[in-house]
Formats: sequence, C-alpha cells, structure tokens
Amino acid sequence: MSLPLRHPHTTPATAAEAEAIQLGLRRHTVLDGSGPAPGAPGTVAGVDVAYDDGRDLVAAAAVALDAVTLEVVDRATAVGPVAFPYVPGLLAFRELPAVLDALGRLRRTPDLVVCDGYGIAHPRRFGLASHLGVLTGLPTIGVAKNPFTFRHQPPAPHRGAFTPLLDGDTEVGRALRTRDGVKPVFVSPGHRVTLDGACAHALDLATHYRLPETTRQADRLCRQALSAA
DNA sequence: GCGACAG
DNA sequence: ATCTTGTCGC
Repeated sequence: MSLPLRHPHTTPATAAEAEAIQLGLRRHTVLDGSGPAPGAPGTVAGVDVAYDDGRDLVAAAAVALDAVTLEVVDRATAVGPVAFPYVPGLLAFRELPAVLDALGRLRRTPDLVVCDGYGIAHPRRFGLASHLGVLTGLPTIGVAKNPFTFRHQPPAPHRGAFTPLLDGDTEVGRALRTRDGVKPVFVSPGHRVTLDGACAHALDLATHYRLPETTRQADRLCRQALSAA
C-alpha cells in the first residue's frame, strides 16, 4: 500500500530545480494548529533514514507510537537507491522518497509525524518536516539535534525551558530543553501545528531521553534495516 | 569568491 | 549521515 499524496512527489535533476519545487510547495504550508492537541489520544509516528554511500542505499523507518503511552504500535521500513545528493536546505529531496515509502507501509495513518530535522526553521522556511506535511496533508513537526544556521541563547537549565531560534528578527523555531542540564533540541512546526504546539508535542515525547521517543525508535529501526539490506 | 550549513 | 573504544557517571 502507499500513502495518498496531496501533491506529486518529484525528484529534481538539479539544485535549482529543487528550489523551484520547494517554493511552489511552500505556499501550501498551514500553521493553524489543526493537528492533534498535545496529550490527545491517537498515534504519533517518527521517521528517520540511514545511508550507505558505498552501496548507494538509503533505508527509512516509520515507527508509530501510542500518543499517550508512547508504546510502539506499528513499524515499517523501506530501502532504495539514493535519489538526490546531500545539499543543506534541500534535505527533503534526499530523504523523502524512502520516508514516504515507509510511512505508506504503516497499517494506520498516524495523527502526527515527527521528523529528524526542521520544519519552517529553514533558509527558505520549508524544511524536511514542512515538505512532508504538505505532500501528505499530515500534521508534522521537526525536532533537530543542531541549530543549523540559526541564532539562539542557551535556554535555562531545567526541562521545559526554551529560547527563540532566530533568523534575523523572526522566531522560526525554539531551542527546547527536554532534560535538565542537557543540550537542548531544536523544534519547529512543519504543517498544521503551531510553534507552541510543536514544542508541547516534543516535550511530551521526550520524557526519558533528550530526543523524542519517536525519533529514537525510528533511528534504531532504519539503521537496522540498512545493515540487514 | 569562500566558508558555513538539518541529515 | 558516517568513520569509531573505552570510559566516566547517574
């Protein structure tokens, strides 16, 4: 089976073409909070990919968790050839083909998807999570391990503290502390989620570790799928 | 022009 | 992302 897409998924031949596609899709971004409320029942999926440059392979994983208990309820993987090179700002074109494949193999469509990367915290306000959200119509957020090119002050040392992630004067995301005294994560909305909502979801999903349980599970599974391929 | 730059 | 052992600490 596969996921119905609201917009065609395309693999561009050049970076310039990719930027044009990106700008076209960007107009469909919605940040109205029509996605699930934090704490609401349902499923949350984490997606991630791993690469084997030597074999030109990419492996993606989608792991669905119960949004309330954080128990794993479903998992799926997809392995295929790498379709696009790594270009900062164009990561979606490299990761999404395999991710869409894996997501489509879940038994049930998740109510929220958590990406390992950015949503609107992006040089053109359209990162990986934004791209995935617009293509599928699903609510998405991005939780990254690094601040990319954006400025921020360190948040207070306690869990839940945050500071704005700034692109000039615009708050495009937040540096959010998910554990006391541990390096923050960098959260931004992708699609159908507000910035406040994205942070609340990230905090709910990262209770025991720095990273959301969704990304931890997906990271483990895609590495496993790659080594098994 | 060069470097930096999510994964 | 990936190449990679042990080690310190809760």
